[in-house]
Amino acid sequence: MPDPDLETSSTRVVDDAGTVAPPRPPRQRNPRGQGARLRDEIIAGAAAILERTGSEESITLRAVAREVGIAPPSMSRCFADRAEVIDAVVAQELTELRDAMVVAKEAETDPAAQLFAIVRAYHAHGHAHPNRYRVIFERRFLPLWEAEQRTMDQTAPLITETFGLVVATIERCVEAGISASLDPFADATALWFALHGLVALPPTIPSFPWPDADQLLVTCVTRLIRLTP
Amino acid sequence: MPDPDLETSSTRVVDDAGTVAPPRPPRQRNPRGQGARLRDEIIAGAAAILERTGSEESITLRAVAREVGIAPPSMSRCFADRAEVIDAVVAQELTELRDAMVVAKEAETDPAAQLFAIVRAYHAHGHAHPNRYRVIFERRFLPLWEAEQRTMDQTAPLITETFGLVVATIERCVEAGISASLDPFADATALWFALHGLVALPPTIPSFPWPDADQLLVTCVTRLIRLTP
DNA sequence: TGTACATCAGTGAACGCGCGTTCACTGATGTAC
DNA sequence: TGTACATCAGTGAACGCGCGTTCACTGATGTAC
Repeated sequence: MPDPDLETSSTRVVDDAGTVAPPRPPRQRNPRGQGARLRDEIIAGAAAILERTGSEESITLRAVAREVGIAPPSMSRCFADRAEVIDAVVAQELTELRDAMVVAKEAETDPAAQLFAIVRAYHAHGHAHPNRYRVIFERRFLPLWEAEQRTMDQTAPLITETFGLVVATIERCVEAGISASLDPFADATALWFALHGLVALPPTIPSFPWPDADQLLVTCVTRLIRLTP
Repeated sequence: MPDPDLETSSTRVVDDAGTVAPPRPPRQRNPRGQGARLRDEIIAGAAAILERTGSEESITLRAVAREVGIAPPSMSRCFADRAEVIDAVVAQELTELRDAMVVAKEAETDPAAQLFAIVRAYHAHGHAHPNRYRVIFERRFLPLWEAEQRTMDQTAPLITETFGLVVATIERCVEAGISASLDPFADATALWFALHGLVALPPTIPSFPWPDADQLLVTCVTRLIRLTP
């Protein structure tokens, strides 16, 4: 019986839709001293699998190795296990989300416009990449093992920093007299909750008659942050 | 080499924490004509696994069979595949959530009290069973295959019915003059989004300094439904 | 009342698969002398 | 300038495991005659 591992990056590969993908050109190895580049290739490959299949569980070490075009054991050079790969994807996605929000804020000067820009950037990012969004904010762990604690240590600062961006903008709105918020931190939390629902629920229940997303977004920001009209 | 399937319900089983569980008494079969009871046992077993492990992917046919105390092939008597088992768990959880909300509403008469009771029941249910909540509202499917369409056909009516409960209560608040909502459906949606975030985000990011949940809940309801103080 | 048979609620062993992981290896590129 | 050696970026084959699924079966319970 032939070993199934005989499949290499240059053989024909059947993708998830059942169609036959063209044989990928055999990947050329990184130059000497640049072995760390493989790490980025692996993260990109894992993110691509996630975007395509929509399920975190399909990010297996072997699947990512196939995606990148390397042999399975080569994964262990950069990542100790599957969880580390997913951690890296989460960190990257979270960084992209934060950057999008920072860029959106800096494009405006008026505090209210900045707040709407940040919120719209969050929604747009999650709406455009629902599967990537989910890997950030829907990872499931009830028993907090070490591995999950490590994930938190890595992502918590990024989340806190990004959230701080929102709180600071709300505080500017209060100072400018256009928000009646008495507790910007709590109100930012409430807004985050509503935004999370706006991003996460519609893709999960596509048959529901969802109202217009941007109108809901404006409603939530205006009411939860108590913006004066 | 001995076949690993030799493990039966009466052998010692190592659980997810690595400790040795006591041998379960061999399950006695259902009486003649009551073979359909197995279906409920399977759903309960799958829900138990979900609650314990926190991950939907650990609901495998073999794992559920072990949990229930039957042989793996016996699963196919009641369910065609893994997805059907999870569908059944979702339907059951959703039914329980709806029932909790209905009971909470009927315990009150004042429309505002009813609204808060419904919302608190939703939050309490999700907070008490975060893993069960997730299997309802965080199932992931981007490519809508037939299997997922079947799931939607089954759950959509339940969701619509439960959501209608909220909308109707908001309409009663408007009629009673205590809500200034101009669009109860859209406002109920916004409230659902905020509630979903309140239930789903804190367990995912436990290290974040979340404000008090009930206070946030009151804030969201009051502002999003435009309750007059 | 006895007995043959049908039905029902499942078993037990085996299969092929993809997975994570091991182990020894390979072949190109730089470096010491 | 030539050559031996070390390092680096990975391979290739094999393993044991849990999974879903198959196939023929078993043994208790009802039913027909």
